[in-house]
Amino acid sequence: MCPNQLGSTQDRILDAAEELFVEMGYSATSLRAIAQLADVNIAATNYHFGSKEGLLAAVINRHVEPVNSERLIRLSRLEDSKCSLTLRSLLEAFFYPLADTLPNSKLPAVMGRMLSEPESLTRPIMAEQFGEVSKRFQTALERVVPGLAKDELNWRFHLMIGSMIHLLKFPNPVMNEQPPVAFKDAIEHLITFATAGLSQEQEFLND
Amino acid sequence: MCPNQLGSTQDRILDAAEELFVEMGYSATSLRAIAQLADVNIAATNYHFGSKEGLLAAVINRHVEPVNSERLIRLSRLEDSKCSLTLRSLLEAFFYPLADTLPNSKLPAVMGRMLSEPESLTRPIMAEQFGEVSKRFQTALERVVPGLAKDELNWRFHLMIGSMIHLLKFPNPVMNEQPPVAFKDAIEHLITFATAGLSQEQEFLND
DNA sequence: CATGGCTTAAAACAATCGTTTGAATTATTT
DNA sequence: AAATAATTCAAACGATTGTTTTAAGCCATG
Repeated sequence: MCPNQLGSTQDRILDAAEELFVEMGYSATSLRAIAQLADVNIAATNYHFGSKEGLLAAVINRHVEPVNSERLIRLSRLEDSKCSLTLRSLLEAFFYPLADTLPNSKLPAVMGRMLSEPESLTRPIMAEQFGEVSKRFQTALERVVPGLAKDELNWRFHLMIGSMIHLLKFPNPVMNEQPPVAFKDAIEHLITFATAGLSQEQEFLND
Repeated sequence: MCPNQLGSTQDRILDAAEELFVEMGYSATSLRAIAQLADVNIAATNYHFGSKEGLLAAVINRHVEPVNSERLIRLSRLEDSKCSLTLRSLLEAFFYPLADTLPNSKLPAVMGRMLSEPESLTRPIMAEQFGEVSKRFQTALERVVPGLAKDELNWRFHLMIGSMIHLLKFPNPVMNEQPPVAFKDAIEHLITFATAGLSQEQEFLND
């Protein structure tokens, strides 16, 4: 509604950009709309971020970097611990950092939208951010679900990521529910759901 | 590569549109690029579909309508059958219609991209198409998973839809895998994964 | 052949796009 | 205070956007 006047110019641009990106998508959002919402000059975006794509990368990285750092920290902590690694603790290390932000954080919506943009747009940015994380967690997963063929594990991990992305975009299972659920609750359900899906015995597949 | 010259003007436009929508997204695709790929005049799109949004709706409905019709047919068949309804058979009625198309169908990619577009764009189109399907399947689900609280069921259904959308966009669990997996195989894994997640006892949630 | 309705054609519409320029302003350093 | 760097500004750049217009082509039925 009223323009955001707090914070530095760069932060105001980032805040406005992520708000409009979430609502309309990257391509449908104009730099002029961002500049107007942020109450900055139209040239400020290119000055501070080089291009619209540079702004997109900044919007993504501002949220992804701390989350993925925290993921790696928690994974290392788990691996160094004397307790044996469990599937649930591994999934917690992967998912809790998504919820460990301010309660009204825009992180879920931003990441959900960014992970829904066409690959051609976000591929280079995401590849750099998620390379180490997905590699280390996938090998840890193999250790914790030993009875599973490797490509079967790949399938289930793939499906779990789908649930995660969907939850980022829609934290409420019932649309437009009021009040909106806390994102931590959503993550709890995701972990429960994924634990069941991932740990299922391979031969025992029919109901 | 070379422009599509087969079929009517409308079909050529639809084919070109869905190809570009999948690759670049709706907003980043121009009507001129569509017209060029379809080898039709720039004015043909507005003549046949009224507007770019009308074209979007046509692209969506061409795939969604037959899938959702088939879903309802299969559900009715299940409900009329003497055999007792099982979770797996219900999920099969829901998911198999996605895979029951030509093996090289663009349906998964198109639906995956459309379900990833910003809601503000597709909401009115999708709401009309999915209203009856989601209602009838959700009530059927309640009968088949009787031990589950209703909002717990909503959560798990929600997470399953996320896995489905992700699979539509990326049928291969490992990116760029060659040859690409048959979409039927992907659906099998989805059903297995979702059956485990949905049928899990409510109290027994820790690993 | 002529008529009328559907379809295609080229061209232009106003609007908006991302980006750049160069001067004005502010902040920082010497 | 003077000089240098960093930032903001209004204005414009050329290109592209979805859409409309108007005329030409097509192809059936009279």
